[in-house]
Parts: sequence; structure tokens; C-alpha cells
Amino acid sequence: MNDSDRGAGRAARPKRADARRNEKTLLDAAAAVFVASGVDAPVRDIAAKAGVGTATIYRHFPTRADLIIAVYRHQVEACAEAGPALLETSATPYAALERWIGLFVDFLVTKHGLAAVLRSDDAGFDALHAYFLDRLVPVCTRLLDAAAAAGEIRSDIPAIELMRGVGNLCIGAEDDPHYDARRLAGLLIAGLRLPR
Amino acid sequence: MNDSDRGAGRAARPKRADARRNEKTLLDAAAAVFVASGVDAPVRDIAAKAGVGTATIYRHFPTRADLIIAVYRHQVEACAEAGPALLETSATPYAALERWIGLFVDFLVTKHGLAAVLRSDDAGFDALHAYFLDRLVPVCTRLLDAAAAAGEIRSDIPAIELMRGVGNLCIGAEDDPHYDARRLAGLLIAGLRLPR
DNA sequence: TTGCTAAACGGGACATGGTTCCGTATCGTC
DNA sequence: GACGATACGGAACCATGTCCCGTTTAGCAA
Repeated sequence: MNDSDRGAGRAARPKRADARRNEKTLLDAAAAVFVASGVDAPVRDIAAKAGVGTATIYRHFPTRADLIIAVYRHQVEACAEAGPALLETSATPYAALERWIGLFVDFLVTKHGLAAVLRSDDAGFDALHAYFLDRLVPVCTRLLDAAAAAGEIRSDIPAIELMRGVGNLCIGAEDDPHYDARRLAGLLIAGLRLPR
Repeated sequence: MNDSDRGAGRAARPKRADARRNEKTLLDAAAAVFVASGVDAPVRDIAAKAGVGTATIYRHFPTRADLIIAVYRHQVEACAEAGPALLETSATPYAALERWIGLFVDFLVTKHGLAAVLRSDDAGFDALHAYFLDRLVPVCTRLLDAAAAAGEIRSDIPAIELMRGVGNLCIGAEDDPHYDARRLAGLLIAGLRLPR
């Protein structure tokens, strides 16, 4: 489906050098603009920052979701990989869950507007939804299952619902002294606990 | 600042009859359009539904927040008044809190997009924020205080933070079979409980 | 090196939606 | 009935997402 299946023989014609260069330039520009103006910064701004035309953005990243995914892929991967690691290094599965949710919250709140867009039901963001969910829900499920197996939490809340809830709690969490997303997420997780 | 301070109380020249009529018409139209298309329906749509020009909307309701407040004022009042009532009729303060949060969630999720706009940090929605907070936070505070006094919950979470959290949980809760805002809000509240 | 073609580009054109302005119509009063 | 203030409608303006099309350029081969 992508260009890596060159294997079977025929040259699936690699991208032109300038195109590859532009893609990189765009990613850098987008990252910078996202930090400065949030993930829903105007397309023209990003294009200007990168010194390209607007159409070039659409050519490389057909939807905004594609661009966002590309910009944050590393960090999402890191978050996903942290799950199993935490499970091994934490005292209990619940502690691991708690810490992992903390990582997830930290990631979201530091990305201006990402949580909001993650929640959007705009069809253009389906890919973003799918990516986050595909990548992180299994990790969360594993943590939940472990904690449930240890009898620490109830087991009737699906990971996807919990993650959406946590994601929602992160919306608008920056620059608001009266709102601590991390604390609320902690409360939500605490609500899962079984009396022991 | 508004027209009611015309001197020491003399007839502040009542609005013209057609203006009053239009305001009512607009409220009805807005309510209908909000149900059909959400609270961020295009201004033109609302104007068309009401059979008036767009400027008329801005004249009566300078910001969208003003319109939303006017449309939902009754229901917000009802929610506010339900607080003390629940406190009297429930077995414990915690039960009252739980039920009241349920009312709040029900209100929000049935108003297409309201929760999202309530969360928006767009300056245009400051009035909406202020109204909701002014009206409901004291009610929530009283419920929290009662439950805390009864030793049922911890007392270190301000009502405003909790309400913002619950509001956020309600974002995008309609038409999503995998997301139960009410349940998550319940979890959040449950996270407040003290071991007894 | 030069010439050719497909890939890639840029920026202008179009659509949508919020907001404001201005000439006109209407209300309420004298 | 006339007049001034109030209110109205819709066109105009601006911002932003999206798409199109004429132009440029990389990569290749003669």
C-alpha cells in the first residue's frame, strides 16, 4: 500500500529528491507552528513557515490528521512502548496504569489543541483517531487487564472508553491555573478501584 | 453599561414592539436550529430560520454565547435549583452529588456541541463560561461540602475543577455507542470517595 | 551536455462562515 | 400626518480550508 513494497521487483519509482526535502521541511515547520499556534494553525501559516505553497502541504499530507500524525508519531510510539515497561518496573499493575495515564496526559496537554482535535468528530480526523486508538488502546487494555487480574480495579470499563475520557479531560488544560488535567485523570482512574 | 441605568429608574424606553417580537422569534429559531445542527450552527442558518437578516441576530445577541445563554437559561436554572432539592431528598450527600452530576451530564449531552463550546477558550465564549460557572459552581460546591462534611469524599478538589472535568467528559458524547459520558462522570465522582 | 517527460510546485480561484456597514423601513410620539 | 430614533436586511468584507492549472524542475537517456 505504501512505497515500501518495491520488493517484488519493479521500481515503484521513489519520490523525487525535492519532494522528500520538502516533506522534511514541512514536518519541521509544522512542528514549530503547532507549538506556537496549536495544531489547528492555518494551513497558510505552515506553508509560509516552510516556504512552500499551500498545495504542497495537501500533496504531502492530504488531511490535517496526516500531518499531525507525522509530526507526533515518535512521541506516540514512545508512549505506547512505555506501557509494558511500566508494567515491569512498577510495584503493582495499578501503579503502572496510573503512571502510564500520567504520561499520556502529559503528552496531550503539552500539544496545544491536540486533545480537542482528537475528540473532534470531524470526518477529516478519522485517520488521527484511528492511529491513536490502534496504537494506544491495546497498551491501555493490557494495563487494565493486569490491574483487573490483580483485583485492584473493576474490569467493566473498556480501554477505549477510558482513554477517550482521559483525552477529553485534557482538552484546554494548558494555561489554566484552575484546571489540573493530571489530577482529574488520576481521579478518574481512582474511580476504577475496587475496595479491598 | 446597559440601558437599564437610564437615570434613577425612569422608563428606560422599552424596546420597540417589533424588536421584542424578533427577539422571541430568534430564540425559537435558535433553539430549533441548535437541536438540528448543534450550538455552532451557522449564523445565517439561524437568521434564515427566523426569517430575519444576520445583523438582527448580532443586534440582539452580540456574541453567540449570549444567544446560547438565552436559549438554555431555563434549563440551567432548573439544574441549579435541583441541587438543594436533591440534598434534601437523597439518602446521603454523596448520593445527592451523584444524582446532581447525572442531571448536569444529561443536560450537556443532549445539547449538541454545547459541552465543546463550553470548553472553548475562545474569548467570545467568556460570557457563557461565566454564566455557567456563576450559576452552577455554588450549587456544586454546596453538594461537595455536604459530602465532605459527612466524611464521604475528599475535600481538596474545588467544584470548579470538577465541573470542568465533567463538562469535558461530555464532549462528543452523543451518537457514540462506545462512549458513555454518564458512566465516566460517575467514575470521576467515585474517585473522590474516601475509604470508609 | 542537451532535451524530454512526469513529478512537483506555487499561488490564485473558489467556497464557507463570521462580522460589520449603510441605506431603508418601521415604530412611537407629537 | 410628520418626524426622529430605532431596528431591519442584505450586501460587503475578511479569514480560512480546499482545489485547480499553468509553470518549473528533477531525473534520465541520447
